[in-house]
Amino acid sequence: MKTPLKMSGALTELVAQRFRLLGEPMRLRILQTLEGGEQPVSAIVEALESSQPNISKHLQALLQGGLIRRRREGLNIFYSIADPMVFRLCELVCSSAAQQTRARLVELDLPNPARRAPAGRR
Amino acid sequence: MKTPLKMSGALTELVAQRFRLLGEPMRLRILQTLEGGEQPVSAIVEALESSQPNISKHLQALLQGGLIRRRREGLNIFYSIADPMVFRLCELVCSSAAQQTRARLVELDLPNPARRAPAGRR
DNA sequence: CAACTATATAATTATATAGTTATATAGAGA
DNA sequence: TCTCTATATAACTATATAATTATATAGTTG
Repeated sequence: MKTPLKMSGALTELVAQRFRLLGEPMRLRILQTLEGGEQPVSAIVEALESSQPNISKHLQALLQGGLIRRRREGLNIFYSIADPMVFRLCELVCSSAAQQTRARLVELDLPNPARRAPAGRR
Repeated sequence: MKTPLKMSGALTELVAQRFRLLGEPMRLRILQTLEGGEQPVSAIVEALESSQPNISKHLQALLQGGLIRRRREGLNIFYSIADPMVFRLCELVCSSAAQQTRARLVELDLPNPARRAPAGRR
C-alpha cells in the first residue's frame, strides 16, 4: 500500500505549519499573555521581557497563521486571540505531558514529590 | 504585571517541544502510517518513500517525545502509537484550519468550489 | 510640516535540524 | 564464527528561523 493517509499532502503540510507555529516558547508565551484579553504590542513586550522587533515578528507569524487578530487604535495596535482552539490544544498537550511524566516516575519507582505551595494558609 | 502566566517557563518549554515534534510533515505522516496499527520500520520507509536513516531518526524523535512505542520481534522493530492524543490534536488543528480557509473564501466573496469525487457512482 | 511615538521591516548572525551518505550495531541462521 | 538482514548512528550539507541592530512606516501632536 502506498498511501494509507487520511490527509492530502498539502493538508498535512498545512497542519504541520500550524504546529510549528506553536512550537516556539516565545509564541506560546505571547498567546498566554493574550489569553487575558487584547493587548498592545508594548504591553506584550514588557510582559515577556523581549525586544520589540522580536515580539513584532512573532506577532506577524501568529497573525498570518490566523491565531490572532489586530485592531488599530491611534498609535497602538491591539492584538487578541482569534482562535481559542489554541488553548484547548495546549491543555491537551500539557495534560498528556504531565501524565507521561507521572508515569515515568512510577516506572522508576520514585516517590511522589511534595506539591509546592499546598492549599491552605501557613 | 510581569507574569500573568498559567504555565511555568519549563512547562511552556516542554509544551513547545511537543508541538515542534508535530511540526514536521514527515513525522505527521509517520504517525498517520501508524494510525492503522503497529508497523516495522521497513514498512514505514516503503509507505513514505523516504530513506531508512531519515525515517529512523524521526522515529527516535517521536519515541523520545513519548508519542510512539517500540517492540522488538526478531530482526524487526515494530513501532506503534503510544499516545492517541496526537490524533485529537490533529483533528482540532485540521478543522480549525479548514474553517479558517472557508471563512477566507467568504471574505473574498468567492463561490464554493465543487467537491472532488462526490458520493455516488458515475 | 517637523518632531514624536508605536509598530513593522530589513539585514545580519547564530543555531537547529531535515535529509543524505557511509558505517555501526544487533539479532538470525548457515 | 561468518554472513545476512533490519535498524540505528555518525558526519556532513543545506535550509530555516530566532534574536539582534538599525531603519522604515504610520499615526499623532505641536
